[in-house]
Amino acid sequence: MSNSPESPSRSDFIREVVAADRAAGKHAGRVVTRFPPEPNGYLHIGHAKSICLNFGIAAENPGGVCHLRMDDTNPTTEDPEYVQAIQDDVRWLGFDWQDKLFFASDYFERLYGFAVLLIKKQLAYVDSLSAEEMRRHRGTLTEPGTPSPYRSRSVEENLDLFQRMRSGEFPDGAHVLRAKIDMASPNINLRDPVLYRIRHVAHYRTGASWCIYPSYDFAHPLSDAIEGITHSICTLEFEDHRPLYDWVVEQCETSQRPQQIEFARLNVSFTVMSKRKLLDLVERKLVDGWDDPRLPTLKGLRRRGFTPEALRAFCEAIGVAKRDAVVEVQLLEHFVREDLNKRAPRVMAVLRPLRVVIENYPEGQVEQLEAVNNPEDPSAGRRPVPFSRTLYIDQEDFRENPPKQFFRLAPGREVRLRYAYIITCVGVIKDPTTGEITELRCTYDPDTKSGGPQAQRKVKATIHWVSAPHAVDAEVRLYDRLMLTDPGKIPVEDDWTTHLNPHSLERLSACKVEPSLATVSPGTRLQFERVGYFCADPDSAPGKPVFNRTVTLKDAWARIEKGQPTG
RNA sequence: UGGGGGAUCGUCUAGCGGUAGGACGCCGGCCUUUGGAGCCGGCUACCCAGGUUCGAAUCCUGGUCCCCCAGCCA
Repeated sequence: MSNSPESPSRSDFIREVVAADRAAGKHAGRVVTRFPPEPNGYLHIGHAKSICLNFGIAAENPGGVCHLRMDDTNPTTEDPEYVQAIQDDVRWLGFDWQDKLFFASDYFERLYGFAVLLIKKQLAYVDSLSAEEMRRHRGTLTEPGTPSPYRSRSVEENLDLFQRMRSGEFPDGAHVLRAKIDMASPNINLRDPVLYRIRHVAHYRTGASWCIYPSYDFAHPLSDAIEGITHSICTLEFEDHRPLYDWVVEQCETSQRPQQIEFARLNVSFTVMSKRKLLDLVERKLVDGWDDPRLPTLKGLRRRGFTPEALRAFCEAIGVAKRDAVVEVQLLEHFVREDLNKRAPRVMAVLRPLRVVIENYPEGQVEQLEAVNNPEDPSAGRRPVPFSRTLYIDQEDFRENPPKQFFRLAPGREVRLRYAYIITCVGVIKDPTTGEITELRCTYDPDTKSGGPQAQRKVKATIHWVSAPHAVDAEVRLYDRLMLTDPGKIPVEDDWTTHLNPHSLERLSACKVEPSLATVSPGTRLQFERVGYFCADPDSAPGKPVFNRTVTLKDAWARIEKGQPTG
């Protein structure tokens, strides 16, 4: 039995587990998920998959809820700026955690209590080995580890030492608290993992009240348990942490027993997805910030004009499975085009203007022609567009010596101006010194006006244009996303940024757009006829309109992959 | 090499013993007063080898390849 294309929501293995648990009455039939980012960077398209999954599963199950939890257990990398940005992005994507916003750092006291419990149960001990010594004791993939000489400290000594770790008696690295599990375990995560480390660093939320911080392996399962999470969905690399996750929850005797389920993280071809590398780009000022439209961050995608709807449709389409996968970046852009095609009003914009004079059109005359806002959506209405004797067309739409497949304007040829008349090119004016074409002389046929008697006359092409005296100057940025020249993995080298295609931004500032765009509200998505999808920059200063290109030109992909210019 | 996972069109994904389906992509055609829009058609897949079975992507056995793990990151 195959999924019909109309099937409302797909069924993946995680949803099957959740459904089975509900049917079996596990967790009293509740479904509680969580999205647990560490606030050490901005969210990107990869996080969108996890957000859609966790919030999606909660929404699909009656009474289901999804928590937003900041996994802020490492004070050295975290920042309130990121906490805010994460919330903005999740909301922008269209999800609501209601009052379920949590912070792992709020659990520090309880976590400490659990640690004391483990010590009392002789399941945790204070180790005083150096990091280097501890690494040596851990063994290797094939050799078992050897117990630390401090492994057999008494409960009293451990309790005393741990308390003094907390009170700040010891410098960073002097001691750690470790779980006492099995130094010979074939699973290295079980060779007495570190539960607490000393870090004399102020935490952005708890300030100086703590100088010991719980590790992920300790804090995460317990945070899940504290919040009553039923299904703790995470990525594949945590698969062999699961025995440890279960051990912590079991040994701490929590009333809730969450279940960890792993899925494959999202990779997008040619796209930089690691937070570390994105941070690198931002810090080295290779981009203008986390919201640079060339970045795959949610902020960057938003600024390019990607819609939350398109991103959600994409996440739905890629599915959830356990195999390593690299989704083609074209699939992402497909969903953006599909969405924007339905909703983006069409407007005329000339990126590289070429002046055209209609010789037989009366000097000083102006006509208001009627343009359709969106042929895909009649309810979008119509608008007037002024036509006059002097126009701009795009340089691309004229060739002095047209090649075989070129059907647009050329000397002696005719072409339709969208919503206006059929014109014929009768002359080409060049700069005498450079030989550059500076102006075209044309004539128009008054009977061929849109809706006029000869309106049905066939011409080979329709081009876009703007009236020169009415045109608005605009800045148009043709972005391509910051692409790697390698489809998936970046080779390990000194500087990974040498694998970036540097030709990802072109600003065109002589652009002329139709007068209706003199004022557009920030964030407005538009389709420039014959050119592509654009977004009025949400963050640009008022004044000259600034538009960011939303999706990359289809023909550009091949060049991007080769690291060639795409403009 | 120890442990944990994974292998289905070029890409992602469905399949749960009974005709391998969908989407992206690509190719071809049509249409159009924008198209990168729309319509029509086509393309290509079960990692390998055995076995069980009337019948195997699915079950069994043995291989192969890929990913993850030796942070006081998450």
